[in-house]
Amino acid sequence: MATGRTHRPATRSRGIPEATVARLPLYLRALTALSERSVPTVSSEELAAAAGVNSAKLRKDFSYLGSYGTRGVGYDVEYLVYQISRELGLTQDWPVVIVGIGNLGAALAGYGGFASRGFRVAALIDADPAMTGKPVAGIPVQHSDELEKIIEEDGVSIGVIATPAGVAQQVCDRLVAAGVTSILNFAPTVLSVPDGVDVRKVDLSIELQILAFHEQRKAGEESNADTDAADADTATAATPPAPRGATGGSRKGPDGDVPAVMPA
Amino acid sequence: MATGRTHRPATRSRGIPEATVARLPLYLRALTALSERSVPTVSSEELAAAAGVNSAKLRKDFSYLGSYGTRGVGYDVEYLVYQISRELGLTQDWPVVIVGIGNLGAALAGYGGFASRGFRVAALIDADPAMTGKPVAGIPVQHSDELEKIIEEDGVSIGVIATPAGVAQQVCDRLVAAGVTSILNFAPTVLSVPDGVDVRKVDLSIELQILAFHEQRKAGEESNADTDAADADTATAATPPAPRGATGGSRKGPDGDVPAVMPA
DNA sequence: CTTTGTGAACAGTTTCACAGCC
DNA sequence: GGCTGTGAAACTGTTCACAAAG
Repeated sequence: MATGRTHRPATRSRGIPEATVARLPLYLRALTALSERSVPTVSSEELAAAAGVNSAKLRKDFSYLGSYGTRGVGYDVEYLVYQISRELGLTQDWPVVIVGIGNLGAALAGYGGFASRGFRVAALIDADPAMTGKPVAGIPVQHSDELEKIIEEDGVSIGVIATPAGVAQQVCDRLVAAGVTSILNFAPTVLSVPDGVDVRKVDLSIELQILAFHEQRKAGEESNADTDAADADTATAATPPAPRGATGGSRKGPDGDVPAVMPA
Repeated sequence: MATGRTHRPATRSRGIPEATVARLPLYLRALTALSERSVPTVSSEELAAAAGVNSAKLRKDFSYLGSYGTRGVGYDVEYLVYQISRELGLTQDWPVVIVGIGNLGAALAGYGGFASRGFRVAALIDADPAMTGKPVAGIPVQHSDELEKIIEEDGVSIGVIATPAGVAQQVCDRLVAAGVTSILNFAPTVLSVPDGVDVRKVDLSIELQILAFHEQRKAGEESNADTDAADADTATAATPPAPRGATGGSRKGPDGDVPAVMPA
């Protein structure tokens, strides 16, 4: 296999790096704020500061879209807003369905940022018959029996899953079968989807766990300025001192106290 | 301050790559499920499938933690659960405050995954006096005047911001001043914080915009393998600054006036 | 002068493929 | 035989630094 990959001409025609795509919405937000204040132009430095990135990165990102700046001057705010909106596909309105109208689903339905930028809540769907017809954020909840019909009639291609984890996969399957090709998943589960369907996930507890990791590290550091106790307990690769809980049978942690990571 | 945040690379001591840290919670979740089903061991292949990653990546990730597997056999589930929990700092309970008890804050307060994995809601805080004392998810809301006191007394180091964007930065400043060093931000704003404070953000509209980008691309591809359809140009080097996109109507502009043209 | 746009160096991440151990 | 652990290769993303443009 010489250069394995290369079935797809992905590199050729339209290669905007994923990392750049993920930052475009950030730039767009900063630009929109400037636009509202009628600021006509910005430099990469200013805009970068507003978006929380560094200016070299921003310029590089913009260079993938084309040459939209003016040397010695900066970027035209309105023009950039338009270009980025177009690149992100926000010049059209995307109908979105939200499935699972619990606390979270209701919060999402009422979220302003939704309607404000290219998205429209086409329907709220819940499996509980008691919810049917009840208005949430001004939109009446529909029963999940209607799911396929709604998606087809409205041409919905983006679905938001805010159900309990246990039913997320089946909801996902139904959405995909009905024609949805992009899913935003709030349920704490790994969804499996066919090729060609995009899934992004938002998981509160994962985010908190990542923060806890860094938090713990800070706590450990502060007591030990910078000596940093190299081998406190983490065996660097190649060293086999992994305590390895009592050889064969025991699957307990090495230090007495056994974890018991709670079952829900 | 603008340039304040000096990117914090891996804290130069115990080098677990950030990308690996971000996946540990995923592995932990899959392992916890196996543990509940009393599965004693898993191979990297099985666990990877359950976590939605490939097995080489998983093995590489685990290799940063130490040598916790057994060749020819796999990984001991309980032992790994313990090791990862410890690595993430979940063997202790982290008190968390949620600021901004609107729709979203209430949803977060009631989110089960919170309490279930190493985190404890220490307080719900809102600036609206009408909310004070009202129980949300069984916890009485406290007024934001109490913020500093609560953080100090409970030793809270993680804060969740679920306020409107307009007040997020000041809430953030108060949290940090009171001792919080990790923040999970749900407000659609870039927060600036001093060095040593971690911020993670969750932004619904950014996620949707990223999906829209890919969705648009799919739509363009299906009719035209060549892409580039109505698209102006993606000229690489020198592109004549004659943008003038502005096809009809298009979308809303913050204020009517839309696709500006570059100034001469 | 000021500021963009970008090659080239660097850094981080993923994948490959196989040696080493069970 | 089966499976982990890991160097090395391939890839993706970031930063540097400067020539080119206004």
